[in-house]
Amino acid sequence: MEIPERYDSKEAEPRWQKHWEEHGIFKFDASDTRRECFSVDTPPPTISGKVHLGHAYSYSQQDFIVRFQRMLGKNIFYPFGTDNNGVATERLVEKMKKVSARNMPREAFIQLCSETVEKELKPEYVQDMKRMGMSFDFSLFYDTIDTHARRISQRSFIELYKKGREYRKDAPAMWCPQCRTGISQVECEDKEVDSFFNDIVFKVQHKDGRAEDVVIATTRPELLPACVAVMFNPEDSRYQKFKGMDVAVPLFGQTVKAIADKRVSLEKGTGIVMCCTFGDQTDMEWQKAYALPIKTAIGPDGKMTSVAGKYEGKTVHEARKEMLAELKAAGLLLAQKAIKHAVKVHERCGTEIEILKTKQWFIQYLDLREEMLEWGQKLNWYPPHMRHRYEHWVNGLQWDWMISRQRFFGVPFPVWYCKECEGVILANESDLPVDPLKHQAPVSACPKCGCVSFVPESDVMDTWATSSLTPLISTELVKDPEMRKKLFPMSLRPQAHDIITFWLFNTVVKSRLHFGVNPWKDCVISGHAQDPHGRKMSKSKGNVVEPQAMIAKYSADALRFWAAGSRLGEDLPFQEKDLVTGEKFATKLWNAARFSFLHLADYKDEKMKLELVDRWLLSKLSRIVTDATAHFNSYEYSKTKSDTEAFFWRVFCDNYLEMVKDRLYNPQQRGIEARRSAQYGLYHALLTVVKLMAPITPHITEEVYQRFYAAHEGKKSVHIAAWPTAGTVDEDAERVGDFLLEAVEHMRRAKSEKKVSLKTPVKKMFLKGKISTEEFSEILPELKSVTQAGEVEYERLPESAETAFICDLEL
RNA sequence: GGGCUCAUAGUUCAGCGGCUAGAACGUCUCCUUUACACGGAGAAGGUCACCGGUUCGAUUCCGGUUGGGCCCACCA
Repeated sequence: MEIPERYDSKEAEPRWQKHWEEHGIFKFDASDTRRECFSVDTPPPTISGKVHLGHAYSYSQQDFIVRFQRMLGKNIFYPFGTDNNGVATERLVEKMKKVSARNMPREAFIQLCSETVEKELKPEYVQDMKRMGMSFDFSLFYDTIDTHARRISQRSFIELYKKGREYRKDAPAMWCPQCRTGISQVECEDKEVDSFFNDIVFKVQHKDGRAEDVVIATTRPELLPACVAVMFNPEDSRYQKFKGMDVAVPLFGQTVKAIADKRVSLEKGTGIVMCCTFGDQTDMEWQKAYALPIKTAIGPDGKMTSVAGKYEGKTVHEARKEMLAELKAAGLLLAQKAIKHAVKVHERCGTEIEILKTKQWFIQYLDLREEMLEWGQKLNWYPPHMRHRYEHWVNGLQWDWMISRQRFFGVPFPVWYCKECEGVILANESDLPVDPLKHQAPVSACPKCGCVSFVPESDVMDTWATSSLTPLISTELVKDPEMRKKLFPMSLRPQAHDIITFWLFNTVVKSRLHFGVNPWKDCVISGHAQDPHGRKMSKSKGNVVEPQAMIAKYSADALRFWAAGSRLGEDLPFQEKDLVTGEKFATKLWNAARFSFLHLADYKDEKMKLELVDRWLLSKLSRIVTDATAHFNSYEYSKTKSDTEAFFWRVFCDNYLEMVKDRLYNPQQRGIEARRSAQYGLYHALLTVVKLMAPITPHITEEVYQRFYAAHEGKKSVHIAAWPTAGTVDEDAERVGDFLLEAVEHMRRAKSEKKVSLKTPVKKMFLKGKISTEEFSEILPELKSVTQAGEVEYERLPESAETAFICDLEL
């Protein structure tokens, strides 16, 4: 058998990827309703250019699991989706094409986004995924903005509306005055700014008509016209006397109540604070808790409204400056203290966000907190502690789920409003997907008031409103309803820990609201790839590593081998040197295979009585198979990898191969049966190692499998070969074989200390141990050939002896 | 501020109520040996973060402290 000396991963990996694709190795069989299915709710990545190392890390980990399940013989449903819905794509396209969504026709911008995604971003991204060796069935493909996903997303909206779970109302929401849209938390970032604490005098009005000054510190004096209350901590002895009193706001003169609330810090500022609608999150909570009026001083364009009186039309900064001047002139500005503090800005444009009352759509779920906790408990979490993050999030929920955005490239709400009564008119389900801006409402007159003109909803849904439907979007790619029942609820949700509160939580909520069941049985939470110092990789820090470059320099197998090196859920710092280990593993496997195949050319798979050393090896291997299978079943791929690697390197290569050489090379002395027994051990041990490692390093294992085993085993790929089953554990063989190993190691140490070659013959060897003389005779030929010993003497020690191994050597 | 998590060799990680605490990479010494020098054999390298507790015995279990990381909240 001609086998090249070197394994060239750069040539081999793309070749096998092509082979898998051409032979449909990863294809889901939609017609096979008898086989057990394993359905995976794949995370659809946002395509913002290339695959990131963080993706390579966590996607590799889910691929280990899927490949293992495939080898168990299951019908694997492993679709691939992308999430190009929403502001992330808009931002990228604006940057790439140097356009601004606000300055071009809506339709043209949407078109540009679609085309850029389809023609420029997606092909490269998919190629990256394939190059990593991902075993997706790429024929099961979706995008959260495609027609299929839009239809399902709109259908979900309509169903939840009909269930009474959705409402539209004026509510405070974060708003970017620059981009003029409501935005979500994920779209904000903190920015350190220089500012001032301004000590401003308010007047407390006592019952007897007396007025008392109270000093309130604020960084945002322009919100004085929006002040609706002043707050202090109930524990604060300085202000308790003011409780329930009226307070006059300077410059604008409105009278507000003084309210005690424990959310006020005793230390910050002067300990008494103004509540404005709305300066921050706490203001929203207070407004709601005390049913305070809402006074909107800042408009959607970032300018002061008529509430600000003569300041109307001025910008926030102009108004701030002018009000401070006026306060100072009136002697109401006591002091200004320079501070640095963090403000929330829109990550896209750096504009400070405002909280404005706008009309938004919400999914009502705050009433379901107890149920949410139960749903979380019914999921199988791997690792289990990840459930705490879900629970922590649920316990901290303050608001219903806001799903509308004033953006463009998203799924439209399938809704029109009656011009007269503002009644909601829903699209017909059979017409989905619709765009109300382009399509007519499905009724000719409002069913409530008979009005015949309608206003289309121009908002789009937030991306999470759609991506929380991936179990539906993916399983509905399958047409057969019987098969769909086998796929949903899905077997597995793999994802990283940072989006438990977003994607995982939202998906559970939607599935429960629609179907009353959890969307999956198990969820596997992976960690993050970090930079070499254990910090998060991010473009702004400039510490991002591109997996494509690493694959080109090393191999996909090397990258995957690295990704298999940490415990499930743990973050792993990336150091380039760690990729060398995976490369070395592939080389070692290649060379071990070359040796094995050289001696297996005449191999026949027949049952026979095995020699002790072979039984020793296969018994050790049986233990590895048992453990590896158990670990993989609980998604602990890293343990499978480390156990298998240790067995392969330490036991199989370093020792077993040395022990069988004499029998393989010299059948004339050792006998043909002895050689055949060694062949049996070689064949099965190597094949088992190849299979155990196949999910982790799919390319080198495929190469080895195809070079020899495919012809014997009759499978088109190792990845659809049967996962190994454990053989018998032979404790006697292990005991005797371990004694042999101890003797060999003793000899090696002695030769190394004497700084001589391992080939140097041993003149005499005196051994004492607890194995029987018959047992010793079974390992004597191996002992002699491996150690190059001439004369060997053995003495059996009594069971009561303190040591079980004594060895003297004469070199 | 809250939640979770981690702390073991120079580095990245395993591990375990009791052996001499392991692996890989790195360092040093030796060995061309018929699968592999992209290799092999061997060595050096650890107060298992710190302080208490439980225990015959703790690196391991419990409590606390310190430090790192991620997420969430706050930021008048």
